[in-house]
Amino acid sequence: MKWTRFPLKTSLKHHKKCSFAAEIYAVMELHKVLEQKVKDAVQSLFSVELPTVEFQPTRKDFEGDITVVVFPMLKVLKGNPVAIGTAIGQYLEQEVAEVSKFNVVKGFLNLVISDVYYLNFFNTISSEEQYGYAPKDSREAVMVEYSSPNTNKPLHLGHIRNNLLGYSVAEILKAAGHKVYKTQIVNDRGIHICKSMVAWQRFGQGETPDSSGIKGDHLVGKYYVKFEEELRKQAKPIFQEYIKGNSVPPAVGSEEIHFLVNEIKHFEEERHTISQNENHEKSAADLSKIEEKIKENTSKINEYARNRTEIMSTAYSMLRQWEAGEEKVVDLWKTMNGWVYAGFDITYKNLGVDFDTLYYESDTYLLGRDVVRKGLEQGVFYKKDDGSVWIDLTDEGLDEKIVLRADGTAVYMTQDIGTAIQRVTDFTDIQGMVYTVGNEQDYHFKVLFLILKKLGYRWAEKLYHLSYGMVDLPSGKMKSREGTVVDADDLILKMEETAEAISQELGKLEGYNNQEKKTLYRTIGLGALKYYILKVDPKKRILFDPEESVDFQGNTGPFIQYTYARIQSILRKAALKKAPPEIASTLALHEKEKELLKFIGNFPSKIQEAAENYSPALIANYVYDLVKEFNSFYQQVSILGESDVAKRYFRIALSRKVGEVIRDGFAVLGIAVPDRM
RNA sequence: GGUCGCGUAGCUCAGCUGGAUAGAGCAUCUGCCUUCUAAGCAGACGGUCGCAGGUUCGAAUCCUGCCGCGAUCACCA
Repeated sequence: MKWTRFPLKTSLKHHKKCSFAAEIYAVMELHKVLEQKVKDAVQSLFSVELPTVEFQPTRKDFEGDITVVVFPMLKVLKGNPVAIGTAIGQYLEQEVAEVSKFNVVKGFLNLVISDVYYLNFFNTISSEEQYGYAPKDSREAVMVEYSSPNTNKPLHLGHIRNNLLGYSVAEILKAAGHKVYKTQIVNDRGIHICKSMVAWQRFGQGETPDSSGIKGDHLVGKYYVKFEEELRKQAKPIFQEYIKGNSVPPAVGSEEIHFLVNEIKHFEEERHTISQNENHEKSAADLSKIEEKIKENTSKINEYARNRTEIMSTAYSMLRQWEAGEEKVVDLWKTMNGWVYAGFDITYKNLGVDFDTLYYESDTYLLGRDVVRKGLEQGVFYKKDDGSVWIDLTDEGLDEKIVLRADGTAVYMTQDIGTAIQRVTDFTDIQGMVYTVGNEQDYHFKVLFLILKKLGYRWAEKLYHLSYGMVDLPSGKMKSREGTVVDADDLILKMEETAEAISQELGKLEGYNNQEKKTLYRTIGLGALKYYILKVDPKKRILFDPEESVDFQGNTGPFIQYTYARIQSILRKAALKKAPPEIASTLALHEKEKELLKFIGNFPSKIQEAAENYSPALIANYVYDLVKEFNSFYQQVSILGESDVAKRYFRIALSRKVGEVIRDGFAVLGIAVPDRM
């Protein structure tokens, strides 16, 4: 047996080294019971009616389980907070069975709740199968959209965050009682897939996933990169001509190019002047602004150059052929998309996410136009002179937004309007939708939801954009064009390998066969990754450093999984010992046991809270706190070694319940828990 | 420039529908493996909660202004 210390981390580079029924709401119910009692107390002591009572958990440094804040009462009740608190405390201690003691600190009335209350609570929930989850399908149906990838390249770390968030929120909503449909809209048409198709035709020499042994999505991605390489090659000379000020005929937009080039010259002069200037503080800020503008103009010019290349126009003509339904192109499109789907399926399976229904953009991109026409009649939209259709949202503090082009073709917004309506038509019980999409589309969804409301759809009131921040690398944004992406499949593999390395180092898996070990490494590796991503507030951007990266110690997935495994170990051993069939309600609770019961009591309301806030992070942090408390209990209190059978049995049962809450809490995060590790 | 989001310990984050002395993990340092798995436990160190005002019994939390970072302001998706 080794007692080695080593950093439990994974690194891409150095990884080798290293019930809804009232009684379930125990605590909530405690609030309710106490709230009425406190009101009664105030009524009988001061003849005043309290509108509300404010509770909070008692801080660790004071004795007590729940605290009544006296200050707010001062609005309806004049007097000294300490005196009022004391009077209420005395009343509660006398009149309320659950309150066994009290103390008052400043305006805080700390109440000690009797052990009997907690034991009774435990007895009511101990045998429940899925304590904390609301009854299945007891609340309205919701559709959750997530993933929605392009079909021209494999999934990357950004998609992983999207997938984990979307899946988890869907599971949380389910646990909170909603019926949930998980879906994605597969972005299977458009210029991006044509790029891969063109490059494959040109450079692929008939290569397939089978012939090359490359996973389908990666193979298609390879040709997307090839396309970009060729494009860059072709665009370079054109760009250089532009920047020199030469127009390359026939250059559509040559006036703008000319303008941009002149502006750059102007900026460069300005830069020169400023750098001569003495006032350094001010000039630094000015300089960076100028640099930014030069960069902006340069990239605009480059965009013109890219659109002037032969390979780009080939891609566009392919897109037109696809839209015209030309058989050869459509066949190739089907074939290559098929490769990508096969690849995605593997990644989704590895990630542990799934979908109930799929939408394809090739089916939906024409939707929405009829609705726009109807909305035009209703006066929601208006037509401009050129025939394009718009909505005016200036009253709402937003802009005007186009919803239909002059030629009658759909834009992104049109599709989304149409798709939303289509979904409600397909699944008539849907009362709301959640869109898991990055925060760069905040504005789009704000407008979309507003439009749907204006069109008068009732379900439009319950649309939610689950917006999340980017996953950035230390080098900046991930760009597939520049090849600076963290590939999803790679990352999953690296996480498994790290889990494997650590497991082997610790060597606790005697008796496991290779298959069992492999499954375990995946469980742990993915647990680390998923927890790492889900524990942070979705709104915040994540900085992912592939070289530093994901811990396996401390506030991590594996730490929590480890605690679960320990509990299972206890239960396996306990099965061999005789235990009494019932828990004595006269038991004196250990402080740690009481703390654990309080945590367990909060689980159902945590689920609800997480659902209301669409926040897996709340669950992650809750489970972490529970686990910390359990480990402290585990360290301080002997479970199997306890000689008093009643106590021992209770501790085993309590541990089992904690294990179940960990399991069910992690389940809504999409994280599995192992029996051993 | 307009709009939206973010800013808490050296680093990564909780706490934000106002409540007691602002909490964790990582990193650094101390202890604890002949007793239920040390991926653990106990402890030390570490903070002008971006800045300045305001609201009140009380502000990390609410309001206003400013600063910094990011996103967005396409007849792209």
